[in-house]
Amino acid sequence: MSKQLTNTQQKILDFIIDKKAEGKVPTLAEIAERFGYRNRSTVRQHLQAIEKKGFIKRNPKISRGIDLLTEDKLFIPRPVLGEVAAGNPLTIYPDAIDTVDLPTIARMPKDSFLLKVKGDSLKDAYIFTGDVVIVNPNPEPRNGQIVVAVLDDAAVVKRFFKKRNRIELHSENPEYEPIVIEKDYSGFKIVGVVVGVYRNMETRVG
Amino acid sequence: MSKQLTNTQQKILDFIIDKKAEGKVPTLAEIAERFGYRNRSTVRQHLQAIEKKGFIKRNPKISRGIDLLTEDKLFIPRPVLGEVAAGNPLTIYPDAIDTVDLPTIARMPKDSFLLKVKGDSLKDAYIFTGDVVIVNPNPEPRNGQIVVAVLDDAAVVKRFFKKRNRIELHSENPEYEPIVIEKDYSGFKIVGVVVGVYRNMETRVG
DNA sequence: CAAACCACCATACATCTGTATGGTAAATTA
DNA sequence: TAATTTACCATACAGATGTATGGTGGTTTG
Repeated sequence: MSKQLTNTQQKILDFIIDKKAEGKVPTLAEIAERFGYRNRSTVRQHLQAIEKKGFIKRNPKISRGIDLLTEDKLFIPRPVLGEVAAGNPLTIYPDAIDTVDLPTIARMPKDSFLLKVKGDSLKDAYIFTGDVVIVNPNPEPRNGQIVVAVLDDAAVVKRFFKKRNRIELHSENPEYEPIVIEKDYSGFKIVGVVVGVYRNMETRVG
Repeated sequence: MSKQLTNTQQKILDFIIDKKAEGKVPTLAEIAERFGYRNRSTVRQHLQAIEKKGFIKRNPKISRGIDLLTEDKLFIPRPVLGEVAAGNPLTIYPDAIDTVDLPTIARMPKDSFLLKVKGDSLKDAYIFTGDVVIVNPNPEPRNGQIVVAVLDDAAVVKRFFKKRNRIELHSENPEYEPIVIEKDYSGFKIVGVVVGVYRNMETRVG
């Protein structure tokens, strides 16, 4: 059985996981710099310990050759910037304290952010309470994309269509009439494009 | 405006994207080896062209310092191994031809695979047609996890509970009675644990 | 046709990267 | 108390890595 990591080892592993989440793998030197070590050997010895305990797998002789093995770390906490509940104002957490466990698989697209869905008002788009929408800030959404927008201080999550002189926001549910925004209406602002919806099944224990 | 990539440049970029999706970044040498070049300079010149056209950003002097910029490539195709439609047999595609566009953000956890959901028979778990479930093969699911299992050749996606002498599969919908499997029943096999559900909002154009 | 681009090659080189080895000091454990 | 583990240091080195420079041959394009 793999033993427990020491405090220092855990911090180093967390750093590697964070880097991996950015699509990067740190070198020994980069890890050493991060923790103020003057020497790569120190890092190397820590990595050897971490590997011995079964949390990573290193490719010898290959630079940045660190693979994560740890099943326990399948999830990394990601900051959630706020909440959307269609109709209500868009809540942005002042300090982004709340986090959601995204799979380690989930490397956020650059500059995109997460919003937690509250309430079932988006259920006609098959989005439910507790779901996390991945939002890519984009000043120019393409037609047909689902966007998060603010309309007169109320948050909406709708499908975006740009017509000649106006913008239309369609609901997934055809029974609802589209919202029509005339061009240059100042109370309207696109927050971003909903890239996807992720629902974590492991932590939602029934 | 960034120009079009040439055929060769596109292939190299695709290779980098694939590697990034594995949580790795290739070196010039690795790219050269992949394409049969005898020289890293060839790769370097291609990368310079790709960077000039605005698809990547390179960190000079830093090994494996390639960042993807391309918004068009926010998604990478991932093989889908099969389909789940609760009640029906688990369909595994013989050649895994079908693919789903996962966000570039999505680095699959090791050994996990994707199953496409077909039919609305899982809607009591808020999973719908077109959704992709991320399955982590795991011989020992923990209580309360949602699992994909095969029971008498039919696929089920249920919440898993292990009792003393039996296994219970609960539906999200409390109206449905749990399925009870006595220990050592041979017609039952766990396929894996559902780690999460991802729904791509961009490609599903209404 | 000349100029530009494309797709490759070879050689040379400074720096980065991981490794090897040996040492110090403190805390923990047997 | 002795042995082990943890956490750091320094120096040295081979090979990996990105870069610089210059060359060949083919294809587009003005």
